[in-house]
Amino acid sequence: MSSTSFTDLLASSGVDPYEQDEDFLGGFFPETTGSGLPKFKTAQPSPLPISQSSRSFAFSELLDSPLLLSSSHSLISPTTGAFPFQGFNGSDFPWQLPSQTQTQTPNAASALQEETYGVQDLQKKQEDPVPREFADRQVKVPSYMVSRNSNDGYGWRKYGQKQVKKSENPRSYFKCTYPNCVSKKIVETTSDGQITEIIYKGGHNHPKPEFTKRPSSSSANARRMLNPSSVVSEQSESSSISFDYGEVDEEKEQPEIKRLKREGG
DNA sequence: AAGCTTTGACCTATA
DNA sequence: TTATAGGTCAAAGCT
Repeated sequence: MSSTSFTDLLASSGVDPYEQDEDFLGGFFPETTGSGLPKFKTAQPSPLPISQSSRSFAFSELLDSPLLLSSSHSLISPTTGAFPFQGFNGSDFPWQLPSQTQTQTPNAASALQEETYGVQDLQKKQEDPVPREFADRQVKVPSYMVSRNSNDGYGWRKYGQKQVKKSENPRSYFKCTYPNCVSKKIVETTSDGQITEIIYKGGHNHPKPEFTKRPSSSSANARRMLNPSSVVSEQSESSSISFDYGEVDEEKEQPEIKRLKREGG
């Protein structure tokens, strides 16, 4: 997407962001490798000329889109020339940097560690003397993209909620309901239900369920899906969803990134 | 009855 | 070593 905005891509692709929410931005994580564990460590979204809101977003969501995948080749840092996104299996992504070594993770916990995505609020970026290399990781998205994340196609079970000091908004903690899947996500919402941040941790070790359109078995969740307003109302502002860059150069890391890395391992 | 959310308590890492 | 913050657990209740 070197010359086309994300919204343009959406429009040109015929993708209706509201009707294809499960398919377009779906908490994407790589297919499993031979060991059953995906290889997906870092990601560096390129800046999207979309929103002026100081938010970021989950690159994983973009990756779930074939549209974005096809255009992700341009997601190389204009400053470093590097694309810190490692292929799932060291080969799935042709743009993988050869210098980035892959290590097969023997267990799900390790997978979680290696696949910790994180969130950086762009406001922090603006407050801190963040080098461009890191600022490049901020991607702004329209509000509808964020809305989609409440329904990313995977089954999530909420296992906790916490009011954290760093944010005035509560965080909700979700686990993937798929057996043996270690994927988690943390959703930060405003008091009126607007998602302001989504953090994905760990990758799904399974394909996206086909029944996720309307999982009747999970009544509560299904109701939320059917009534998105209960989770995410029409948002006048973009919200942030972004990554935890598991392997960002130390000198470029911000405290939050470090914290998330610690969480990952 | 199964699976979900809620929510206070508990655990752990960090300063 | 201790206080604090963030993340997770698990019982209870709901759909």
